[in-house]
Amino acid sequence: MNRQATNGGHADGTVGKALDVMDRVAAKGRPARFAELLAESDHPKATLYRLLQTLTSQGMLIYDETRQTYAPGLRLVRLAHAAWQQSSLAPIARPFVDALSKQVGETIHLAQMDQGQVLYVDKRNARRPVEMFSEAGKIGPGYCTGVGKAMLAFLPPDDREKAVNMQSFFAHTSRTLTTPEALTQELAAIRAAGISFDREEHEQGIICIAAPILSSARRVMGGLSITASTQRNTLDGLARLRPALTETAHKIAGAAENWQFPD
Amino acid sequence: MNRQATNGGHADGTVGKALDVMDRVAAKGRPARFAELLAESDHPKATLYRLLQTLTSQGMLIYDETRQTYAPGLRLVRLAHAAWQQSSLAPIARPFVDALSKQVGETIHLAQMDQGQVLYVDKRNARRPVEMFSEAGKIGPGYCTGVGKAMLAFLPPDDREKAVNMQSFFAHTSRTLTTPEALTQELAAIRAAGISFDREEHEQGIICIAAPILSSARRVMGGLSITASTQRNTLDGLARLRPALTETAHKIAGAAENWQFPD
DNA sequence: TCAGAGAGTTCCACATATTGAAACTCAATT
DNA sequence: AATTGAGTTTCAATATGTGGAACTCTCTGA
Repeated sequence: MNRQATNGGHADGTVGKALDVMDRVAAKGRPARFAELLAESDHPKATLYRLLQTLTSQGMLIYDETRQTYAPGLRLVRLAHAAWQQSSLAPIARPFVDALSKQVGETIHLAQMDQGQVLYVDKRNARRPVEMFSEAGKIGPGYCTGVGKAMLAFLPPDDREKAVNMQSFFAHTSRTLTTPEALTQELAAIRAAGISFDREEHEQGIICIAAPILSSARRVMGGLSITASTQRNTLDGLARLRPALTETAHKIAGAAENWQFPD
Repeated sequence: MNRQATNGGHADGTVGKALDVMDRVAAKGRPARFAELLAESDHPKATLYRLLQTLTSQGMLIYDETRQTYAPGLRLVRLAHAAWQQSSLAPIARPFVDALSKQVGETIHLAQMDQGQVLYVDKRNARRPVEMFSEAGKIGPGYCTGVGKAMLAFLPPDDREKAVNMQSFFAHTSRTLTTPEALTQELAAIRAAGISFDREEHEQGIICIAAPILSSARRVMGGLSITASTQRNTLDGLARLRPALTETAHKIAGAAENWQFPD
């Protein structure tokens, strides 16, 4: 057997299998029955059964006896709190994101790359107060969002190619880029421009301008975007926010690089 | 070997051990070195090493090569999003919590029990906008918080006793209850009153009134609290909010029981 | 009322993944 | 050059996990 180095694919060891199952349950988006999971899984009945039992006994899953369904457990929420605090840009970026939010008055997203997808780690909404986990922790596609493209564009060539091929292209709107070639070309343009736009590629009527957050060594640390609806703003209007956006991105990068956990 | 039935203690199987390690890393609250973890762990060097490798390759941990430290990984944030949405009361309770927040204008906490501790799943802050994960996902002690005591009080006797003995009593303030006996007595009083108070037991100057969220079968689903500082309010003042608090708790319970995931 | 189907659970001989003492590498000290 | 300590690798022993098959329920329909 081989042992995956950087993950991306799946399953090394029992732990890997168990976590695969976790992912599957989480991905369902609602409590799942044993049979459902069995159908999608390539594990034999008994194996899957035992994995579910183990995960449940560990609090990683919650089993609803009356409905006979499995759902992700609260232990995850606990663990994620630590992850968000320690490993995401959000805590460090907060003051800068706050400031940007106040300044531009539009919706702000702070995101990081996770397995070729966009993982939103923080958000400021123009109107309603922050929407907790329902936004932080949410994932989005890499190929048709502003932050996604901004981050992909500045990945090292190999990683970028790998990530591009990991995308599962779907035409959310008529403007969505739906081929690796189109995306690759767009990414080159973004690299040249230093900034990316979402021209209603993900959702009709939603546009955004996004910038990568790059370390001094030009490593992609995350992405930052300003989103608006076509009713309230235009691409040109967003383009005018570019200085504020990139400046904030730089500040975040600087803060993140200098950050050391207090001894 | 035995196989733990309901968790609470630890480690069944390899998966259990791996998750133990996860917990340890998360608990450190900052990136941890191998040696640190080794010192605290009762696994031999090589074993711990492999577990860390597996977890890292799975994205459950992030390894910082230059500093040689492990931290919880972003994969957790993703999984937790699903957990929070599906298994916590927060999404269902949101409208009610919003309404209560608007009505009373003080800080609101929505919490659930997790391994004898209080896990905050949502929060509304009177002044500043919500503080994201830094609050949702945070854990607190069960024996000296309003929500903690409210939930403990209404647990079935056996579970309650177990939970009481799971508390690691520490005198945060001069008013903290520091013995199982004192707590048990307080819980009886709370059960009689139907409501609990935190009389600066956890933090000097912070008081709160809390109610359990009970299913129609009287199972504890969670807890809801209104918090204030002694500068802004008094216990009597909070006591006047009791109707609003309990009514909201009832509404949440009702909504949660009727909730079905759409087919 | 009873056969049949489907979901969930248990069993156990077998195979593999996990174990951990010990040996090793690679700095940083002394 | 010798020493120490952190981190990494090896490998035989074996504890753990595997999965086909058999079993138990609980429905469903004749």
